[in-house]
Amino acid sequence: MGAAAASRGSEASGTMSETDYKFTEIERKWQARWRELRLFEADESCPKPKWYVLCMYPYPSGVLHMGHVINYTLGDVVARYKMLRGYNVMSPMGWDSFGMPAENAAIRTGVHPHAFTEKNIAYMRAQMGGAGWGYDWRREVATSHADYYRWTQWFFLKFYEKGLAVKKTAAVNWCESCATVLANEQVKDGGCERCGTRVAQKDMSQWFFRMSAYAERLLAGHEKLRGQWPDAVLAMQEEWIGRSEGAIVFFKVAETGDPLPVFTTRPDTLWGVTFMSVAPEHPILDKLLKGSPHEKRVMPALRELRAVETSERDLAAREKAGVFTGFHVINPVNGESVPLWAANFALMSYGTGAVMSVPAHDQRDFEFARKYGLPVVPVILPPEGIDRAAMTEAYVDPGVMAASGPFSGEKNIEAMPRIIRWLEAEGRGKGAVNYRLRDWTLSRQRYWGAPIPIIYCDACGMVPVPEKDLPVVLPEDVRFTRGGNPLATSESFVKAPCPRCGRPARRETDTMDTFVDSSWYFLRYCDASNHTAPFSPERIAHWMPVDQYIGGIEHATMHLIYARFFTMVLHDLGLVDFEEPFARLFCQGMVCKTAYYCERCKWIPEDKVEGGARKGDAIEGGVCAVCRSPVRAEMTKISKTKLNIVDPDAMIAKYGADAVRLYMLSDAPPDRMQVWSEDGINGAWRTILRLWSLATAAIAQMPPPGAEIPADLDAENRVLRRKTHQLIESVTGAIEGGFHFNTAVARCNELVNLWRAKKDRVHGAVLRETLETILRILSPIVPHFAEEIWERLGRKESIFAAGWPVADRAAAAEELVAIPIQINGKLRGRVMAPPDAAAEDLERAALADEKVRKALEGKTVAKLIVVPGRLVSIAVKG
RNA sequence: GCGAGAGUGGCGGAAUUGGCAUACGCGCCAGAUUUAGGAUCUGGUCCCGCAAGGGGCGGGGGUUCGAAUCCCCCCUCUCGCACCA
Repeated sequence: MGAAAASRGSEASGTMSETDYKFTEIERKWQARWRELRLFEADESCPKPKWYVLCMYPYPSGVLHMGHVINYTLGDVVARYKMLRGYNVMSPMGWDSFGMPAENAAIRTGVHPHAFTEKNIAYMRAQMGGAGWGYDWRREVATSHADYYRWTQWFFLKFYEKGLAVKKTAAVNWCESCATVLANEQVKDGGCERCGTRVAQKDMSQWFFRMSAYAERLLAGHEKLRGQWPDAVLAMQEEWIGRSEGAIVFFKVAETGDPLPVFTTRPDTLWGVTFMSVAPEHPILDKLLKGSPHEKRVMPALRELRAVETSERDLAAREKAGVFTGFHVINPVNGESVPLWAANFALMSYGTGAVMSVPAHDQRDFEFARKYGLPVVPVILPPEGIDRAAMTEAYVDPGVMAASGPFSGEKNIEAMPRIIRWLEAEGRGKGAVNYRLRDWTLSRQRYWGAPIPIIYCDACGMVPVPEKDLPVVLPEDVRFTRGGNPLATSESFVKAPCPRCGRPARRETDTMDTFVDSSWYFLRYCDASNHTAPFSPERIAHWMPVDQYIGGIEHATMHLIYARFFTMVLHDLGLVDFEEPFARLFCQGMVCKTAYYCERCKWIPEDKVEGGARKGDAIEGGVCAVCRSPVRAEMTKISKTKLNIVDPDAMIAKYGADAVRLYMLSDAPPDRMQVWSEDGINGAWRTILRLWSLATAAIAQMPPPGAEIPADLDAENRVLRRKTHQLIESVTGAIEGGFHFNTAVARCNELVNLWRAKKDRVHGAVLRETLETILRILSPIVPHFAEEIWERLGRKESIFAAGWPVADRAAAAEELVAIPIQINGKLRGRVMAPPDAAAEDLERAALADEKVRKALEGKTVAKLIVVPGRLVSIAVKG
């Protein structure tokens, strides 16, 4: 906890009266105690089954935000819950400490990224302790430390040896503001994932990991993950991988004979091809046009098409545009010659960069054909046929093939596989599977990342740095200025002897994408201080895979795909014996809060809203304090730009870590959006206070720990016991089935309410059992609070050594249940009966009920259903 | 456009998976207590109605003795992908 926060905390508790719960003191006490007890230090020697709980590690930005709070609170609660369930829990924490903010700060302030990062790490580590999150800090990693990135570089060399790290020239995404290239996965809505700057396409020579080679396996791995990962994440990855089946068909340029293969998912429409479209960047265009009579006419139009970046193409409402090249292609299925166009809707990055255009059966092609007056030839016909002149859109449904050579008259869907076999037999094409997934661009033109361990020698070419020379350490003699990679300014770094011939050579100055660092950090945690290898196989075998991974869904197609790919490669390298690193994944919801939008001043903080009426947690109909314009309230994700941030330290100082934790988990299931409200956290705080005074007042009337519960309890005490044991049953299910801690808290509240209503008449031993059960169930959520009362109850060991309560089935069994009686679906009465009462007895009792008799007067019973132990349902007529 | 998820009081949300709709909490109302506070305690709080009673889970239809839950159609919101050949 920060110094400022701590002082505010003691101030807050200082205002409470003597009997009040002094959370600052108590929370510090238990945080220190857990350290002494080494509660979170997990060792391989422990005989209990292992449970690896992992939260996505943070970038050390300098201060925790509410996104971290929900993520790490959930992780800590799960870790403590599993501990109570008897597992040897490993819950590590570390730092994704390479990356641009540190470098940008260096450019701005002159502070070296290393110093900046270390300071942030120290501060955030302390904040985490103050929040009550327990980690095995012996396993801490920071990806910017040479003893970590040394192995990141080592893995790069392994990938390089296997031909999976390659340097190639390709059109890559360039972010001007970040002055670096970005991977496909890091482009969102045509902009940079980090800063939002519009991304440009640039041809550059870059390092890639050949992730596309793993497309099929990444997809196949989903079978193992189904049910264990959120469906939404698997769906997003499936879309991202974008598998499609079809064929490659061997078209040729009519005039020159140049091959121009196309990928299509609709080989059944080959006979309807009326033109071909290629991407404006397609290399064949320059080859064909150079020196041709069409060059003068086509090149300017082509330049115009190329000038529009892919991203803008996406956004520009997609007006189809293109230019006829003057050339033609031969359709191999029927030898027809059709015109070759360059079109803006054809993407160089997908398939072969060429599209066979079938306007009758593809909406895009249809629009393009209509715009440029190209012919439309239907070859797949519905039963009623197609009136070519009346067509207003492409016909994309199944039908019967027409004018399609040997396949005329056949149903297109059924014919598809035979068409592909025919293409192969005739040498006119072949079956093919195409993926949208591209190779992972991992070069970054920035300083603060792991240097790519490659040296360029004029004599020997590209030479990998030998393993014994790792790590390639980031130099200190760099100038942090805008424009250009600071790493290139370091002479001591760039100049290096060629490892092969010893002559002067140049080092690669690109560093690796930070997603490379995060693709194996979960492995390093298993053996964090290993100096001779990234990890030992024994440690990995002990801890991996991660049993429960917890993080934000925004990484569905970034970190979570990269880490899976990376692990598969390590598997193929023989370094690990599993392919999927994360057995279970849970994605917590975003933390949202009301934000205010002024038409003139844009987003404004709540204290700049004047007038209006408080409606729940929002101010409706207020005006802006600055410009008097009306202000709109909106529930939205907590962010700096929307000025609705909440400072976790301030909340911990004001209400205590336990209240923050309780609030985060008691309001909604954790995978849903979490609404932050000051009233809500205050409610959580009061819940703690209420239980505190109830519990501390009751301690005096309790027998010592382990006291026997008398056999001859009266009805009231039996009820309290019954509810206690029913609580255990229902809560365990709610947690196991999706971390529904909110219902666990609700059930505990119910029991507390029941206890309070009976408190003067409850036997001391029953009271102890009830309170200890509640404490053990709540202890993962409010650990400091639970420990403190547990201790005051005379318990010597930590509550986390006490184990999860076990329900006593006999005590939980109901003696009498209220059986509802429905008449035509409406509740008409109840009868009390033992839970195992026979159907006939229930029927008799129901019909004898006075309200039921009244409702049945003058009517005929058509049907009578008795579900023993549940209800009686009567259908009547008349 | 495609894909995924969601829609229940003033609000966050429960509902043993087809069986008493609105648990628990917030807020609100009334009262108690109190050298006044974001404290505590008691009671009330889905809607209409004085009542008996009736109506209610985004809308409409269906299956069923019985539907928030299953099926069909529609509407709204959120997220992801988006000219993918």
